[in-house]
Amino acid sequence: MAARNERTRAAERTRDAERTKEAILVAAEDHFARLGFDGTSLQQIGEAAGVARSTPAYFFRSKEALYDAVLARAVARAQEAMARAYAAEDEASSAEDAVESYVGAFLDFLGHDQNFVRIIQREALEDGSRVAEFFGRSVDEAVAALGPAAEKAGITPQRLALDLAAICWYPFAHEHTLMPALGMNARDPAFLDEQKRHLGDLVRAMTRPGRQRSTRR
Amino acid sequence: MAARNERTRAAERTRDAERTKEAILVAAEDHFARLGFDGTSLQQIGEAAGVARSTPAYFFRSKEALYDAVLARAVARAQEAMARAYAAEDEASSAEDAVESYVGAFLDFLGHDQNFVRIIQREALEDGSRVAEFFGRSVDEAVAALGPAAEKAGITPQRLALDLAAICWYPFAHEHTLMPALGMNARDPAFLDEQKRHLGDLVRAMTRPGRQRSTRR
DNA sequence: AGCAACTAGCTGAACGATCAGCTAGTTATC
DNA sequence: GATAACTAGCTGATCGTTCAGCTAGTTGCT
Repeated sequence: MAARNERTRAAERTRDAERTKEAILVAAEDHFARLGFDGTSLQQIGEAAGVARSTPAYFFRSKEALYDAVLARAVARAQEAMARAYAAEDEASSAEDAVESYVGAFLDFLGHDQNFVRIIQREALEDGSRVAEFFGRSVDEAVAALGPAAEKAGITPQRLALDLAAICWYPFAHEHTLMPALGMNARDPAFLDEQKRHLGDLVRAMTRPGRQRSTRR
Repeated sequence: MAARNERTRAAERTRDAERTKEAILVAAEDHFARLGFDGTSLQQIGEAAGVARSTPAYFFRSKEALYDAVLARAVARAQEAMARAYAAEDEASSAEDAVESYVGAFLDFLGHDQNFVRIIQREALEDGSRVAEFFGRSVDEAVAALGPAAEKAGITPQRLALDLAAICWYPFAHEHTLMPALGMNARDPAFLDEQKRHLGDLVRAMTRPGRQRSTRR
C-alpha cells in the first residue's frame, strides 16, 4: 500500500523539521484545495505527507493554523507571479500590448496553479474571508498596468481589471459546470491560446476610437 | 430561546407534510449555501425549519438526498428565470438589444438569488459535479439568444456566452475577495445598473464594423 | 575522543465532542 | 383504528486536540 511505503520511508529518513513541514504543507494544500477545510482530516494530510496523524498538529498547532499557512503560501505564489508580470510588462510598445502581456501572464499562472484557483474559490465562499487584504498590492499593480488602456477605452482601470479578471478566472473556476455545457475545455492548451488572442481582440475593440458609449444619467 | 419557540410552534402547528417539507428545503438551502454540505448538520437544518433533527431524514431519506433536492430546486429557479428572459427577448429591435435584455435578466436573477450563486460555486468545486447536465437547455437558449450578435462580432456564440457569463457571474462570486480590493460592491444597486450599461457598451464595441481581429494561425 | 546531559522531532493512545443514520415509539388526522 | 406525520434516544464512526513518551541528534564537559 502506498501509505505504508511512505510511512516506512519516513521512518528511515533522517529527521529534518523543514523538510517535514514542507511535505505537510504540500499535502495539506492538495487536500484543502480538492476537498475543502471541512472535507479534509489531519489523518489524510498525515498519510499523504508520510507522517503520523499528530505530526501536522505538532508543527502547526492546529488545523486552522495549518490552513492559514497553506493559504498564505498560495497567495504569495500569485503575488510573486503577478509582480514578475508587472515588472516585465513595461517594455510593451502600446497600451493594448501591455494589457495583453499582463493578461497572458495571469492566464498562464491560473492554468498552472489549479490549487490556487480552488483555494481562492473556497475562500470566496467564506463570509469573513481575509484574502481581500492580501490582494491589495497586486490590485495596485494591475490598476497601474491597465491604466493607459482603460483611459483609452473611457472606463476606470478598476472596471477593466474586473472584466479581464472575470474572463480569465471564470473558465478555470467553472471547468466542471458551464464549460463542458458549452463544449469547452479550460485545460486544453488550444483554448488557452485562443483565450489570449480573444482577450487581445476584446481590449482593442474597447479602445478603438469612434465608439459611442451610453451617456451617464 | 428562539429554537425553543420554533419547536413549540411546530408542535402546535397542524401537521402538513408539504409545508414541513418546504420549510426543510428552505432551511437546508440557506444552510448549504452559506456553510456548505459538510459544514451543515441535519441538527441545524431541523432547528431552522422548526422540526426535530430526525424529521429531515424522515422526509428526504438522507442528507445527500436532501441536498440533491435543494440543488434541483435552485437550478430549476435559474432555468425558469432564463427561459422567461429568452421568451421576452425576441421583441428586441437589434442583435445588440437582444443581448442587453438577455444579459440584464441574468444579472437581475443573480443579484436576487444569492443562494443559487453560492450553491453553484460550491458545486463547481466538486470534481464529479452534475450541474453541467442541468445547464443543457439553458445553454441552448443562450446560444440562440446571442447568436446574431456573435455573428456580427465574428466569434462563436459559445464564446460570447462565456464572456458574458463570466463578467455577470464573477462580481457576485467574488464579492468578498476581488471586489472589495477594487473598492467595488456587487450588492450596490448602482453597481448593477452600471454593469448593465457597461455590458451593453462592450457588446456594441465587439460588433462595431471595421475591427481587425487576430488572424488564425 | 568519548561520554553524559540535553533538545528537537515525532509518535500512539486516549479524550470529549459531533455527526448521520436507525429504530421504536408517540401523536394527530381522516 | 389505520395510516401518515413526526420525534426521542441510541449507536458506531470520525473528528481535532492533547499529552506523555520514545528516539535520533546535538552540545558541552572531561
